Amino acid sequence: MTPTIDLITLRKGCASCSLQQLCLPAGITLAELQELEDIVKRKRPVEAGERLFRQGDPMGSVYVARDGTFKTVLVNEDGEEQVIGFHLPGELIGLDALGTGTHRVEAVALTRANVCEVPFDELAAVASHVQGLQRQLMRVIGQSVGRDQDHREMLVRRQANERIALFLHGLRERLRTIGEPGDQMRLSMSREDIARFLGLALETVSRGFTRLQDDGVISVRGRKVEILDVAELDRLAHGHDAPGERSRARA
Amino acid sequence: MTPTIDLITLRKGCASCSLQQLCLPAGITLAELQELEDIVKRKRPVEAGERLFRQGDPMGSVYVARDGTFKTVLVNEDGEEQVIGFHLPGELIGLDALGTGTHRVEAVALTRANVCEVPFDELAAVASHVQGLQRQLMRVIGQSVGRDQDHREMLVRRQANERIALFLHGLRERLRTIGEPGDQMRLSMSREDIARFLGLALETVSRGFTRLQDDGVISVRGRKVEILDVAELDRLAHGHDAPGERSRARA
DNA sequence: CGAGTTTTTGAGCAGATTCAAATCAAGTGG
DNA sequence: CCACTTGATTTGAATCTGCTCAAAAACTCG
Repeated sequence: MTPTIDLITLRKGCASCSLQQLCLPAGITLAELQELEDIVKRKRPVEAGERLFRQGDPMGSVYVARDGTFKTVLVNEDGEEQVIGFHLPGELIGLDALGTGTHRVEAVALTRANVCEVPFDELAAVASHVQGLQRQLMRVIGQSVGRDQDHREMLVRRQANERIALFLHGLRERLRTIGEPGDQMRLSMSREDIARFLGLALETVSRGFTRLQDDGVISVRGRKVEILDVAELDRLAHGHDAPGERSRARA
Repeated sequence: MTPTIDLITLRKGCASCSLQQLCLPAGITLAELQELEDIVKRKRPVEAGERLFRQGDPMGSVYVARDGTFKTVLVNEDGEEQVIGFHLPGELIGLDALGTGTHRVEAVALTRANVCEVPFDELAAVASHVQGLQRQLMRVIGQSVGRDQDHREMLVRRQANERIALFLHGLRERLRTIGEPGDQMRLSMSREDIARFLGLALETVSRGFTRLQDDGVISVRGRKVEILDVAELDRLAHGHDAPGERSRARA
């Protein structure tokens, strides 16, 4: 539509961000973009292990990673941590405080990452008179709710193998959405994180990966995972058990 | 603050609704309330089993039950239904379509119920120029996200008994929030619904109830449940197993 | 009251957890 | 460059929780 945006704003703003199509600015006009642009802060890179916010912090901003991934975790009274979600570049972080005004979870960087920070008050203010942004904000919130539901769907699956397949499948989808090759990836989260995300024991996750590899669906070496048979992964993810058919054993 | 509202608007509008404090209108002025009032529709009672919307329906409205309860379910490709949530009076229904513009779930009445319907476009329009409503809308959405997370927290608990205790505990809280006596209730959902909500087998739920009764925590008779020992229920819900200490068997 | 549904109870089995140990990957310092 | 440390991942064996199938008991409502 406006092919010269990149030339107009050379500085590394929203307009030049590769995530533009996914992120807040999607679907708003150039003039509106400028307004958003003015309230977005960019901070120095966050190191792995650093937190964007902690449980109980008052809601200040929402964040979007330009690169790098995060996990959000909920530490319960016993000190165990439950992993609520993983956040790839372009996926909003920090919406968890919307309800109470206080963060229910904390956001931890899994890798070094660059993030954009958007003070929520200002965002809401701009959104209230920029139609497109308001709608887009709703949409992004909705997507986040959608991911929550996907997560739940994972947890409700009885079989550990199903959950694991679903996890990998979902990750692949999301990687592809942000333009990464979804079939070869280096996981940024540990087996333990995955386990705590899926509600399984760490060892069960490990066994599940091994099983998938034995069945020829994926190839694993530590955190490097390659998806060899997407169709099969998809099937497994939806609860169709894998009987011998893949190991060429007739019965 | 404005003690005469009820007298001013005698008709059964938002102002006279007992749910006012929980519902959309919370925290907006009388004048603003009027604007909201104008777009709220009230329909004839919905019978048990009827649906407010189905999966795939375009997002039209959000709903709030004035009385009666609903469940939202997600029917997957295999025809199994997963229960996503239960909705008590005052709790918003229909937000699931925010992300895609299409309902991901369907909302089924568990009992006869009276609902208020609010066309979403109009709501958004009003919200965009009524500060208080905009904020309240965000808050309500946030609460809904919060409940989602609570649900997840339930599913991630390994022990069936924990999940069941957490379910009862949460229900009690919510009943009390809407001014019901939370300690004696008549469940509006079947054991099967609960099972599909908790990701357990129906029989496991039944056994769990029985177990809680044997331990003196609750009393169950079909769908009538009485909570006898809140503190203990609370403990159980948070993963503290109940060793013999309650059955007076010393060891 | 009786038919149908819902809930409870029982027995056996399969899958996931736990505990424990082995292996592997990556650094560190000599 | 190698021996050694540390942390992560995989593998093994035993146990136990929750599922399945099946049947009995209780509740609901014409």
